[in-house]
Amino acid sequence: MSEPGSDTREAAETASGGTRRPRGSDAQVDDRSTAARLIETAAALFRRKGYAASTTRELAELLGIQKASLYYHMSGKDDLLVTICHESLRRITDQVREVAESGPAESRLANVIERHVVTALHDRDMHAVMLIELRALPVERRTSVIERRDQYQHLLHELIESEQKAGRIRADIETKYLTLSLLNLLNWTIFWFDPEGDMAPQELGRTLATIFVEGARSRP
Amino acid sequence: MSEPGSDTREAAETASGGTRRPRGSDAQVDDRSTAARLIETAAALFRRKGYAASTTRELAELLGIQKASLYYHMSGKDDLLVTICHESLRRITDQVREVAESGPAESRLANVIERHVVTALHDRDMHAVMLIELRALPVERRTSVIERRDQYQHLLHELIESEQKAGRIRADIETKYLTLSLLNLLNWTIFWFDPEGDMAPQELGRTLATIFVEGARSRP
DNA sequence: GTCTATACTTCGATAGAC
DNA sequence: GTCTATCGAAGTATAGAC
Repeated sequence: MSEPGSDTREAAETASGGTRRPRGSDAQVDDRSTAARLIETAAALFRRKGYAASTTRELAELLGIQKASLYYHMSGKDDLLVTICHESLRRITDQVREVAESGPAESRLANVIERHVVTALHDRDMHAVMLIELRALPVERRTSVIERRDQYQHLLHELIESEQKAGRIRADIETKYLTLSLLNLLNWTIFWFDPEGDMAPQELGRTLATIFVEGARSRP
Repeated sequence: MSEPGSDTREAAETASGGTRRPRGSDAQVDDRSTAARLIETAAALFRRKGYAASTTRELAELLGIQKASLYYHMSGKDDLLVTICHESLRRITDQVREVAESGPAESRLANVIERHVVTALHDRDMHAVMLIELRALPVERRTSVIERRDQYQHLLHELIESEQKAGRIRADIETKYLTLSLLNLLNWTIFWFDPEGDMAPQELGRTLATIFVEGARSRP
């Protein structure tokens, strides 16, 4: 399995001109260029404080530059948010589509759920901001993000529908509500998942897949 | 079943002194006193725009008063948020505990899920704000809310654990993760539920209970 | 219980030098 | 690509009259 999003990170590094600031002994510091760190830093800040409560001042400080310098890399604060949303949706769509179209049909749904969880948690900050901060966007800029989000959800809807037709998923609940239930099960995870905790993303993905497909009831 | 929260609304009305402003033909307007409308109006605003992006100006406008007049009813903006969080948790805890302690043990979990959904959607704005805007609270004021939230979640944890011991819920997944999965299934609902839609809260509650307990798999 | 007026702070963004 | 300096707008909250 290719690591989700690693391509983009490298692309940003290359595109930025690769300005590196050697720092001697301080090995902990992220020495990638400002352009390369901007989106990730903004996503982490937005997730922690919320978009509206995050200030360009704090973002600049986290990046180690003056706030005026931010505007060389972005056109405005909401530009960052749009970029985060689109990038997050691009990544998860790519990743999930990959497994949705391969392997034995019987295991596709479980594989999709697992891949979704792994990808969403790999891009945790970006993904959370995309899910929660959409309302902070001016309406004009919101629609393009909503379109891509609906497009992704449509992918899940289609998969569940085909599973219903194949008789593997119950047909007594509308596809729409099965899809929404699955999204419930997946999306709230970003609020509590702890990377330092005792369950790895992949294992959590399998657990959620089990609960969605088989339920919580004990069986002989 | 008693209607969740209706008691509080009446209490607020009474406590405010019951100032009523007759308005002639305009029957659509909420003519309860400012004090009675404040929390609900604030919750609706906070949910739509987010706490940080909501201004006292807009809140005052929605209430039909000047922004300075708000401070007769509250000590500050974050005072409103604390009140909303506590009230929302008080209501759902009361409602859910009621069904968690009555009726046949076999149907308690499903009843709890249904009651949770009905209550959370009845108090939709307050409940959503409580779930999402906690991070907007100054840390000192956050802890008391977190305590009550954890207390509520503990109630669900205990119920699931007892169901596991009774052999009705699978024991091969830790109680902790079964509880978190259930909270996933419940909490994200506030992001998409449409009161004008084709599924009533109670029916949705039963559907989510079915998916959690039985899963999505079709069975003979 | 609501008003007008305003104090004080912080925000996003720009101008222009280096 | 980053800096210093600053602008204008918008925020929360308070003072004091009615």
